[in-house]
Formats: sequence, structure tokens, C-alpha cells
Amino acid sequence: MSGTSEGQMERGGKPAEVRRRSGVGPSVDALGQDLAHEAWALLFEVMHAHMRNFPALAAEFELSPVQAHVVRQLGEGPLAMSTLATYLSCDASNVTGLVDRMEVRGLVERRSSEHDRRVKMLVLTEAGAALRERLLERLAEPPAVIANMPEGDLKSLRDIMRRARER
Amino acid sequence: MSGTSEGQMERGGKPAEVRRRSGVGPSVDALGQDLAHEAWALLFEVMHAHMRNFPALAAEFELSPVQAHVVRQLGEGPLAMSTLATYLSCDASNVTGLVDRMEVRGLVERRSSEHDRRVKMLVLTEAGAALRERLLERLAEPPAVIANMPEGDLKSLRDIMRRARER
DNA sequence: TATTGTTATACTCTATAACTATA
DNA sequence: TATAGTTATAGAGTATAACAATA
Repeated sequence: MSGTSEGQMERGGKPAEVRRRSGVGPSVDALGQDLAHEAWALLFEVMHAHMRNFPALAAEFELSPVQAHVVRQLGEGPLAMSTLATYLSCDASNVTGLVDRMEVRGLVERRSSEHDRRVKMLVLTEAGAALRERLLERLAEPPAVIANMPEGDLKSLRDIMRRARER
Repeated sequence: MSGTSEGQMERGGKPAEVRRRSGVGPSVDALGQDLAHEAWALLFEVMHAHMRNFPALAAEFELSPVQAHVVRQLGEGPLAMSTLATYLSCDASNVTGLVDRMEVRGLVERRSSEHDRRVKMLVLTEAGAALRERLLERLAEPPAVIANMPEGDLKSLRDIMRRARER
């Protein structure tokens, strides 16, 4: 469930254009454009192009996009199936088949929890961990749009995102 | 249950930092971290949570993620099926079923091209265009991580992304 | 009774290959 | 022959519902 989505529904309320010019809410610049909206639109545009490439990136490792996500998550330590389902924002029933396929390929293992015998903990195999290292290095490669930025922009961007993460 | 299961504990580990080899790639700062890599990692982390929410956002309009993408693309004007396949980075055969489902829902129409009768052009119906307007407004809403930024950061971010887009 | 993981079922997205109707 | 779109088929991700084992 997406907890942030309800407060934004417009059921007879004022459309976004009206709010933008009303002077209520965030700062408005000289063009009458909400600054946050503009920055977000630009960021979205830049990130969208890159995110669309993610399936192809995962395929470089013969992983589906979701499998790549799982490999990434699982590096932090053992994870219960149900916890993984929460992280993936999907129903627990899907995790069974997902893990089945990854187990067949020797990437993950199911281990029964000793505390609660209903629970199965997932861990990366040695092969899975090795694959994860390569995947993380590949993910860490900045796309051209970032790599081509001048040093000043990179430093500003880094600092802005550091602050954003702290909030 | 004291210390009985170190190996089974969930999320017990430390975040595995990606180690950067020095001397590889562009400039390296005092920490031995490549600046572009660091900025990219932060941006990726901040954006990742939001991008993962896209299926739920599309579902607010009873669209699959791909259908939402199509509605967005189709606003620019009529599009050949094959061109849409290129934009979606998928095989043309998939577009048939995709458009079938959207046509049944009255969101798009197929129109035979007059120049080349093999080609079918896709256009949004009136209902599809109306849905697109609502979808674009929803997509334009900045997530909390952006909306909560101070004005100075927002302006810097906007300017950096404007420059990046021009390159 | 409630929870964890599984199974069964159905729908969508995706790829490959074979087909059609045009060009 | 080559191209645009379709159909057939298969595999993967997703949701809901019913179920067994365990708590």
C-alpha cells in the first residue's frame, strides 16, 4: 500500500495550476512556476531515461529486474520471505516462485528459522554473493548525464542529496 | 534466546559499502571516492524509493506501469505501433496485446496510415487524453524528499538538471 | 485464532518464431 | 525481398483465495 497517495487526490478540489498561483504553499518564482515542481520534473526526466534501462542492465547478469532487486537487498543479511515481500511491495505468494527460480540457479538458499519454524530465512549463496558484487559495481557506474557534469555541479548535487537523505 | 542464532538474524549486518579502486576513472577526492560515483549513488538511493512506487501510482488510474507509460508518450501525437515498441524497448509483438487492452478500455484508437497501409497509427481517445491530463498532474507532484528541500537546494538542483539536459 | 509460506488460478508484460498483408 | 503488424507459445511478475504447519 502506498501511504503517500491519498492526500493528493483531487475530488472536486482545486487543480494544481490554481494552487501553484495562489501564493499558498511552497515558494513561487518569477514565472509563476512552483520551484519544487520544476526541479522534480527535470529530475524525473533525467532519472526516467536511466530507470527504463534497468531491465537491460539486469539482463547483463541474466537476472530479471526483480531478481536483480532481490540480489541487491539480500546482501545486507538474511531476510525472512515475508520481509522480502514487504520490500518488494508485493504479495507473499509471489516470493515463493521468485525464490524457487533463484534457488534453482544457485543464487539463494532457504534456511528454516530456529525461533519460529514457520519462517524461512533467505541468504545469498557464495555464487549469489559474487554476482551481487559485480551487480553493485555495475549499478554504481554513473550514467553519462551524471558523468559529464562539471565538478562544481557534482559537488552541489552530492551535498544536496546528502542533506535530503538526512531529512 | 541469548546469542543462539547470529547467523540467522535479520538485517544484522553493516551496509556493504562499494569499494572504489583508486586510479580508475575520473578525478578522485580526498576520501578516495570518485565524485561522480558518489553523487550518483546518493541520487540513486534517494530516487529509488520513489521509482519503486510507480506501479502503485499507475494503479491509482487503473493502469499497469507500461500502460501509464504509453498514455504519457501518446500525448505528443499519433504514433506508429512500431515506434511505440521502440520507445518501450520491447518487441513489436507485445504492442499488439498492449494496445488491444487499452483499446477495449476506450483509451486509444488504431488508425490505418494513408501513406503506408501496413502501418497503424495510435491516438488517444478523448477519454484517454482526459486520463492523461490527470496522470501528468499526479506525476508532477514532487515526492516529500523534493518538496521538503530548502529553496536554495531546489534552485541549485533545478539549474544543475537544466544544464545536464542541455548537454 | 493469527501468521508464514505454499499452492492454484488468472491476468499482464516480455521474448521468439511463424504468419499476413502490404511495400 | 523486406517491413508492419498479428498470432501462437512460453516464461516471469503480480494479485486473490484457499490451505497446511506453526505460533
